[in-house]
Formats: sequence, C-alpha cells, structure tokens
Amino acid sequence: MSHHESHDTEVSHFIRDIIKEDLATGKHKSIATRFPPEPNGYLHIGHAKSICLNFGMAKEFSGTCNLRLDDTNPTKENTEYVESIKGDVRWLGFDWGDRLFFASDYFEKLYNYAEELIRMDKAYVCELSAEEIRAFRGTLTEPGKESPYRNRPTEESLDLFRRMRAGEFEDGKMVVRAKIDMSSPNITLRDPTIYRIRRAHHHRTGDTWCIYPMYDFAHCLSDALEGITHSLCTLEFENNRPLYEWFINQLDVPSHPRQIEFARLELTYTVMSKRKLLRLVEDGLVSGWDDPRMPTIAGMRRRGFTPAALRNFSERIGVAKRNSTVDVAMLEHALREDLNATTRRVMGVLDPIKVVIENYPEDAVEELDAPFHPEDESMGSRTLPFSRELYIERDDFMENPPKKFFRLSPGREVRLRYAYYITCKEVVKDEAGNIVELICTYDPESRGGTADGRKVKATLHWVSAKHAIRAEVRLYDRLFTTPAPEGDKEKDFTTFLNPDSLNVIEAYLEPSLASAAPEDRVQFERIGYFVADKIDMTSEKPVFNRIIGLRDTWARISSKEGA
RNA sequence: UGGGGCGUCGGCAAGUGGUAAGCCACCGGGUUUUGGUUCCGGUAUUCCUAGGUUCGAAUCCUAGCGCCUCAGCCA
Repeated sequence: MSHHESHDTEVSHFIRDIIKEDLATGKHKSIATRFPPEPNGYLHIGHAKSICLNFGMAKEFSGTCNLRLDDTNPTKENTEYVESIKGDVRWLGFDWGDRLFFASDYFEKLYNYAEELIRMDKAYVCELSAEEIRAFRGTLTEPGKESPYRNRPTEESLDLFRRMRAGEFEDGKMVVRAKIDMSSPNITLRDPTIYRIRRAHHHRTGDTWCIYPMYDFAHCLSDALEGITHSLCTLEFENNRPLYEWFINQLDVPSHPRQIEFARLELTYTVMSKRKLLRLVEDGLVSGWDDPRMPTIAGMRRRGFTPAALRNFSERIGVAKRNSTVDVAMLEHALREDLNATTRRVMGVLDPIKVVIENYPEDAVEELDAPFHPEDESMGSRTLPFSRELYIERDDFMENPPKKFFRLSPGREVRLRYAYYITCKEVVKDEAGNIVELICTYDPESRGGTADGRKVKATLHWVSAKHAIRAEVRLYDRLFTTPAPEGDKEKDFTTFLNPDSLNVIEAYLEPSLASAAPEDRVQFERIGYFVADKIDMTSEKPVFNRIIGLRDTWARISSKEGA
C-alpha cells in the first residue's frame, strides 16, 4: 500500500464493531473473511468495495482473507473469468497468499453432507418438475404445499441421490431438497433445492460430476469448511441467512461462521448491474469490458485509476445497511487526491494555436529546466526545448476578454510556464476570420518565468512547435448524462448515454512523453491527469487517455457569468 | 396483502439516554510560476411523522408513513 494512503478518515462501521467485539469477548482469537465471487463475469467497482472490506478487515485485525471462486454452476462459469478476477484483486493491491479456493474443491464433501442430511431425514429427493415445485411453493402470503415425495423413505432418497450422482437420470428429472417448512413465511425455508442434475462441463472438475450443489447449500458449508468467522455479503442475502444457519446447525461442520449483510455500492452517473454492463458491451455501446468508461475494475484500470484511490474511496463511503447511492464526485475526489500526490507534471496542448515570438532569434533553441512536481522535489526535473514558434491552448487566448479572463489577449502580458513572459502584439486571421496565429514578443529578462517584481495574472502551458510530438488523446467523460440512468422506468438506460463520453483528438505534447510506458500516469499541467494507454501506447504512436480533468474553477466562473 | 431489512445535511455517514463527528458537493477568503494543490471560515436549534416516558431522546415505548428485499433446478 502506498505511503500516500490516508488513514485519518477511518470511521467506525457496524462490521468493524462486530469484529472488535468478537475479538474482545474472545469469541474469536483471530478473524477469517473471504471474497467469494462467481467466475461468471468481470468485477466492477461494487466488487471493489467488497474486496476492500473483506481484505481490509482481515489486514486491520491481523486475520486472513481467502479468495474463493464460487463455481457451483458450470453452465455460466469459466477460467477466463477466474483469471480476470485474480488479476483484478491483485491489481487492487490485495494478496490472498496460498488461500485461493474454489467451491468445487468441496464437491465431494458437499455431496457427503447432502447424504448426511438425507440420512437424518432432513432432506429428500423430489421428483416434482420445476414448474410443479414453483406451484407448490405458495406465494408471499399463502403457505406452500408439501411435495408428495417429501416423506418417502430415507433409504429410497439415499438410493436415488446416489444414482443421480451416477448419472442414471436425465437433467431436471429430480432434485434433492432440504426438508424444512413449507409454510414458513420466509420462502427460502420452503424446502429449498440443494442439488440439481446438470450435465455440463465444469471448468475445473470437467465431467466428473453431473450433479451440482446450489448456492445456499454450498456457500455456508464452504465458509464453515474454510473456518470463516465473518461471512460478509450484500443485503439481498438477508432473507437467506436463516437458511445459511440452518445448514451449519444441522450438520457437523468444523466451524460456525456468521453471515453479515451490508448495502451494495450504487454510484451516480453509472450502471452497476451485470446485465446492463453486458448490454453495453454486447451492443457495442462501449469497446469492451475494459473500455475506460466502464465501472469495471479492468475499465477503471485502463482509464488510469489508481488502486490507492479505489481503496481510499471504499474506506470513505463507509459500510452500512442502508441502500444508498454515492455521488461519483466522491470517487473523482479520491482519484484526484491520489493522482495529485503521485503524478509528474508535464505539458501538452490539446487544441493548439500557434504563437510566433517575433523578437526571438530565428533558429535558436534553449533548454529550460522544469521540475516534475512543484511540491515534491524528489520527483526531479526535465529540460524543455524553447524556440521561436510555439503552441498554446486555444482557450488561453481571447481577442475581447471579459473582466475576469486573466489569460492572453491583445496587448496583455502573461507567463509561459518555466519559460518567459510574452506579450501579444498582433492577431493573424484567415479569410474566414478564424484566428490562426498570434504574433508576440518576449522579455529576455524573464527567463525561467520571473521578471523583476513584475506581476502577471496568468501562467500558460505551451510546447515548442518543432519539438512537440503528436499523440492521440482520448478524452473520456462520464458515460451517462444523468445521475440516475436506471431511475426512469419509462426510458431504457441507454437513452441517457453521454454522446460526448469519448472524444478522440490529436494533441501536441512535450517530447519527453514519447518514452512513456503503458500505464504511466502524468498530469498535463492546467488540464488534467492522463495515462499512456495500457494496450495502444507505443513511442511511434503515443496514445493517452484522460483519467480525469483538474478542478476547473475558471470553467465554473465563465459559465456562471455567461461569459 | 406474509416475512425480513432500512429511514440523521443536496450526496455518503458517525452517533445507541446527556444536548448533531467526518467526507464529498456548495459558498466566502488567504497563499500560489497550474484559475491546480494547499490553508482558513461558512453550511442540520435538528435526526421520516405523531404521540408518550424522562430533569434530559436521533437514541427508550406506542402508533403510523415511506423505501428496499424474497415466490430460479441463478448467485
């Protein structure tokens, strides 16, 4: 973890309290958590919250956190997903050591537990069809009816279950169900299915099984087998907790974990459901799961997010039971905060306008020294070539500036960062009236950016025209235009897609950037934070992604004044 | 209309009987070779509502109201 991480924001939350209490009372000598994703998709920022919570609690209390892939449904899972999950967790900065597990590691044990349940007359093989089971289940307000197979002899169920395993029956022919209470007001307790027949190739166990355990049965037992003390999951599993406890109480298991539920993360201006994320990818609305606009960990990584920013964010949003939607500005703040501290400052001009310094020698080139970080000398410095023709940002010049505009305009003097003071003498336009060039003069006494006490109201970034390198710059913005893209029941969330979420431009950058390595992050001074694209960056054709812009007070002032 | 859960500032979120932390956002102001950073200051007489208990309640009691969740051989 980087030394930039701030721990001063650590706040109490109910899970931390429970853990402290359990340690204080001696209920547990040490704690064990786990992050249990199903390898059927890519991880997103919601998972990041869970990862940070589980690994974070383990680290904070010197416990352990297992990475467990919950692979009980072979029709949806594959190794590509397990690899991406491992990579994402590692990138976030967490280490599971030798504690990588799979629910499928326990298939044999799970099978034996199921047999045990049948022997205890706490489970039975049911031959009702899926539709019949549904019909027998009852509704929210009416109790269910018992299956006609419910009271068949234990031996018969046991025999059938063994033959299920042996592959004697076709898929869907029968299931094994826990025998609990068909009239329970909690529907998860109405004889839930715990094993089904599913002839599918499993990514790890291959074809050795044709029956697979259900989540409710497998999860609690996996936790118990691993000695998990605190099994943290999201709110929608609250209804399943009595069932979780039922299984571990019936069976002779090595430990009794406690399930604790917390609210999943929702973020403004984004969608989080796996289904909707898949839609974006499949409909080609984004370039893939790692599109820099996606809230996936892979996407955020490619966008240039830092693991520390995500960790800090997770800590700050807290953990509670209340459903809530976090303002994405909070995430952006955590991002800028980390980037500000860790990133080198360089210069690049996104939308150039040429400046010719008429009193600067025709062929002269000077090497000017410029630090990489004004507040952190340890980052060192580089030299910048300066010459007669430069580029500055189009936004930094106005022919008829409003009162509060401090930048360059006719007759006004400004500073070129780490270079000289220049004064605009003349504006050159084309036939159409577009400004194509600015004729300026410079003050040779202001080298480095200081002149005898003379103050100037603005400092502009610039690049030397003949030394600048050209690069593709991908300007990313929020994917949606509304804080709650899922909030309108009438309209599909894709109608709120931001048409300007990506703008690709060609920019002029200072030459040092040609040697940037993929995933190197920098700040283009006065503009924002950028990252050399993980996939497409090469020194021949540099590609930078905008991670996030700097806070732009001027933009707010000017739009407020209608300037 | 059964069960479970949740309601504290614009958004997160502490607080669990002693008189409303913090963060984001927002608004002022200082410093500044990034209109960045940073630093100072401001921002809930009030905790879903209504009653009640108490010297004292966001915290306890009662009754309402609102929102989330559960009827996969998904997780």
